[in-house]
Amino acid sequence: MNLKTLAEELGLSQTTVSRALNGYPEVSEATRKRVEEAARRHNYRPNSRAKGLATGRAMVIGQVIPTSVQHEMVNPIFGDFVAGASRTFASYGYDMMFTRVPDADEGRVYREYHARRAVDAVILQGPLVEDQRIPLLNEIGLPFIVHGRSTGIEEPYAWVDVNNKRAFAHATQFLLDLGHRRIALINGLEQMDFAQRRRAGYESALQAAGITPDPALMRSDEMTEHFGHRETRAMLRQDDPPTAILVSSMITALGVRRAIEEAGLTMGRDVSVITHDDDLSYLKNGQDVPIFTATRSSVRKAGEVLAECLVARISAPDAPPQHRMLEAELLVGRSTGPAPQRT
Amino acid sequence: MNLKTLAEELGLSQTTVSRALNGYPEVSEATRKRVEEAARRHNYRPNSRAKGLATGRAMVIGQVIPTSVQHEMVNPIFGDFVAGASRTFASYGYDMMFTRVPDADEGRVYREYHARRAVDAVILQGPLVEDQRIPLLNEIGLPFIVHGRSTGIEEPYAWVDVNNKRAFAHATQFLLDLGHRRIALINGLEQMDFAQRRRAGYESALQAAGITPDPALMRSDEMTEHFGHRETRAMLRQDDPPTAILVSSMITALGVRRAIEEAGLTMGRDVSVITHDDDLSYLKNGQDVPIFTATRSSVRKAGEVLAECLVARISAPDAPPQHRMLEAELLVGRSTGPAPQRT
DNA sequence: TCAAGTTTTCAAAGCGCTTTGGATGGGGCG
DNA sequence: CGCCCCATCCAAAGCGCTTTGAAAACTTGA
Repeated sequence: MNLKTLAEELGLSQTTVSRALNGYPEVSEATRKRVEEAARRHNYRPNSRAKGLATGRAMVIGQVIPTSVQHEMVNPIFGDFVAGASRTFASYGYDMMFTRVPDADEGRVYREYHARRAVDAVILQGPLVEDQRIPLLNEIGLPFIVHGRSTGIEEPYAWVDVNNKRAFAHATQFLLDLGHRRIALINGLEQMDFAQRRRAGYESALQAAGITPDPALMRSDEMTEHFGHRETRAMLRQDDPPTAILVSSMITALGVRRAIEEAGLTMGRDVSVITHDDDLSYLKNGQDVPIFTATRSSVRKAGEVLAECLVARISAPDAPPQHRMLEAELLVGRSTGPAPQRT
Repeated sequence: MNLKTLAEELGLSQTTVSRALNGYPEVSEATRKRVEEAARRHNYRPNSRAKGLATGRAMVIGQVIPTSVQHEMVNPIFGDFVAGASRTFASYGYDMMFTRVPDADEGRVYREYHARRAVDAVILQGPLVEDQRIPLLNEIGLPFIVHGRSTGIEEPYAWVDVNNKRAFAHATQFLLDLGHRRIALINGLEQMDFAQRRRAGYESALQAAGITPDPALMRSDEMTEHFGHRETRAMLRQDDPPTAILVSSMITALGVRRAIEEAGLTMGRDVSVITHDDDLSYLKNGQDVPIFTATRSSVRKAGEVLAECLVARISAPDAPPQHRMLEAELLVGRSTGPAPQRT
């Protein structure tokens, strides 16, 4: 069923039927009702591509699947983020489209997206420090929004980000208040912008308390369970081991906990742990009482907010790029406690 | 830059340029070279929607984001699966499109996909027992392939699945060989087809060994870390606790391990654990030696295979639906050992 | 009753591509 | 030399929609 046959069946012109369906005023209420009824009866939906061709809008948002720089690791937040964004986009009639390519080809994909007019805008995930994709997208002229920010990029761009610095400063302060002085940081890869900001928050809180950050207590790598386990084990064997650990992801925190327990210690008593928690649907931080004390910020929510911003950006491309800062809440669970007394 | 201007610039007709670019034979090699060179110089790419409209093919694969029935949980395998599938699809020129809707609306989405001609085919994730989406898609006439299978659906459909039954029978047999007799199963939701098959494998191996499956040792729910922890703790407190546990997901297995260690027991010595491992990129089962003994089957690989099958299906829609069975390998790690002697 | 104004409807162009059904020109062959 | 054939290339139709500019139908007021 297409417009033409629908119009013929109704004894109307395509023009009128199209207008009736798209809510234009120059069609009487009576015929609009009649048209809508017929459209429903035949389960008519305008052909996406024909509509897109005629309107010049794809009604599609593009996204390159975020894989980590080193091991092609798919970012575990991907699913939940998309779930959040997709709902909002759907409510505006947008579909989401994905492509996965080796990192080096990402620019090519954007150029192609634009040349093919395949998407109206794109979402940029996992920004690095001085991420060159941002100037590239600005140059291409493809509307976009960044999930995160990029330190060192001066030109304007739209973004939605969690206040990572404040969250980690807050978490560090919380540990300091509990009397901890040896606080470790198990962070994501240093080139990731969020990792920089979290470290900045951590260091600034330490320094404000008169503590010089100790490089021996700071680790960064791909945020796997194994990484958390490996580094925690190593640090607990040091001469002056940490009494508290700040972790950048729940998955890594699971490894941290494992190493703590393997060492015969108790999390929350011998070693305190605070993790960042993206509130992933399949990795809930406990049911009632949270297991981990955490800086929590729902990545699904971030997806919703970001989608909202991007839709606004598409409809007003010449307005200055907007941004939204999301605050993480500090959720006190059972993984933190007063610093143990030195023996 | 579009076909028309490109053709004008070359002093050729649109026909010739189009044919040159699409590899048709009725154009001389000389002009083809000239056209290709010009296209490259102008970074010309045919407009997706115009091309789709003209050819009648969308070159897009649709997928409804799999969320669990109960808590809107996004399936953690989603990211890796898509990463695998996307690569293959991209090599054939297909894009992937996603929509997330409440479960009840999934049928509506498929009808709409088809009516709008938005996609050429869809991927069905997380099939249930007697999954009604299969007859629905067959009725609509939208080509599709199932990631998994659906017991009780007699009509033909294409699928790619892991041999879950054999994998779990194998794992159970391995535990039996180690002398275990009290073997528990911590499984996914019963309505999921894969959960049924895994249980069937588990039960058949037990029965072959003359053991009657004990309902007190079988649990099923959403596969979260919390679930693994909760049920393991409960079972270990039973009168006749299991000496081995079969788990349906790595994430759940992390919870199982936590409960074992909390109980003051050692995994692999006091309680053996075998988990199914989808080989998720962010949840590696150890680096060198696997932590968990596991039935491993890469879901990313499954995505690649499935994409290949779906592309074949699209190009030969009238051929009988094909399927591919993937075998999981049993990977022996440190989480299994001989059954402890009864005291 | 008729001109002017207002609604309502329509024909046709256009979006950018593919593809059908020629047209054109050069080469081979008798 | 004339004919046919093949290799090239092209004009135009068509994919299904939106939208412009105009026509038809209906109201209104004098």
